[in-house]
Amino acid sequence: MLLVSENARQGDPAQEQFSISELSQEFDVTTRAIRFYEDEGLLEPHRQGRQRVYSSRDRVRLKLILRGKRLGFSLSEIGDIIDMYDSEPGEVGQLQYFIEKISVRRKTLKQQRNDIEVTLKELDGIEKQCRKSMTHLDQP
Amino acid sequence: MLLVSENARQGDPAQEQFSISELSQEFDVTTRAIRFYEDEGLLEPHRQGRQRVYSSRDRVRLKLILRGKRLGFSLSEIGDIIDMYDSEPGEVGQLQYFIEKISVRRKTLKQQRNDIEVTLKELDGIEKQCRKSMTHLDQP
DNA sequence: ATTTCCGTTTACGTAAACGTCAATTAAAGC
DNA sequence: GCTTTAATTGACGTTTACGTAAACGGAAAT
Repeated sequence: MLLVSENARQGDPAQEQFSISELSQEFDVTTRAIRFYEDEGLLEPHRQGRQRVYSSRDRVRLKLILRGKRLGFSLSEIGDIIDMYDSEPGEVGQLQYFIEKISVRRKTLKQQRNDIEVTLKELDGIEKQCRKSMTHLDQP
Repeated sequence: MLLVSENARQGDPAQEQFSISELSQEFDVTTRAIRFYEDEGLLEPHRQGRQRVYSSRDRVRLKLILRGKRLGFSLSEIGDIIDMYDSEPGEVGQLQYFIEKISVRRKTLKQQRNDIEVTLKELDGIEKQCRKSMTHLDQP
């Protein structure tokens, strides 16, 4: 009998397996949400009987989903994005279409990045005003 | 009679006035949305009789609302943010609270900015792969 | 005068993204 | 064997952010 840590689902690191609750805890999302992402076609884990078994590829996809959410994209947009990541397109037309999509996505992201820079600077200004007001109130 | 451009609501640039449809067109949002933001307490334009009249301050607030939306914030979050911009807090406690809020907001924004950088780089990689595949398909 | 355009109000509808609850099933521990 | 415990499925509920339609009010153009 070999000594393995915690469970026997390791070995080839590319073949790690995860339960829904493990992923739920690691990424701090509810299992309900994870199943919902599956309903929406964003994940399709294997099954051992009825139980879902997630591969490390599934885990990466979940990571991408959550990052997309933090950036304010809808699940269907996220679906499009993820499909860009790991699909193996055969035709040139597909690739052209891909590149256009990438360009659109890039524009949105740059807009967001700009919005963030502006907002961060404004926050600096507001904070300075706050601190100024506070010292005034401290020493009247 | 003076020559004024378009309408007589100009002069002191800080006292410009706007109709709901002007703002709707300028920022490409529906009037319904603008009224909704008012229902949610994010805007409170003056009235001439029953009609809404927006000041340049209202216009700025609308701008902030839309920027917040692009960054994926909910309207209530946006409300909090905007209130930070133009409220005149009196007490030190308020200011402390403010600064904490600013710090939280800053963290979120920096997380988003990081997400964006990562995503942009990944897009670069995907696009390169695409272009590579295309040339391969071009010259078999 | 009446059509035409805004604008307003009220109300109902809806899509997205889950939350919540109930009923099962399966696996694990004692 | 029995009881927790974890996971599944299904159904319904909820919140957010508006869309859409109806019905009315005033002002302007013809």
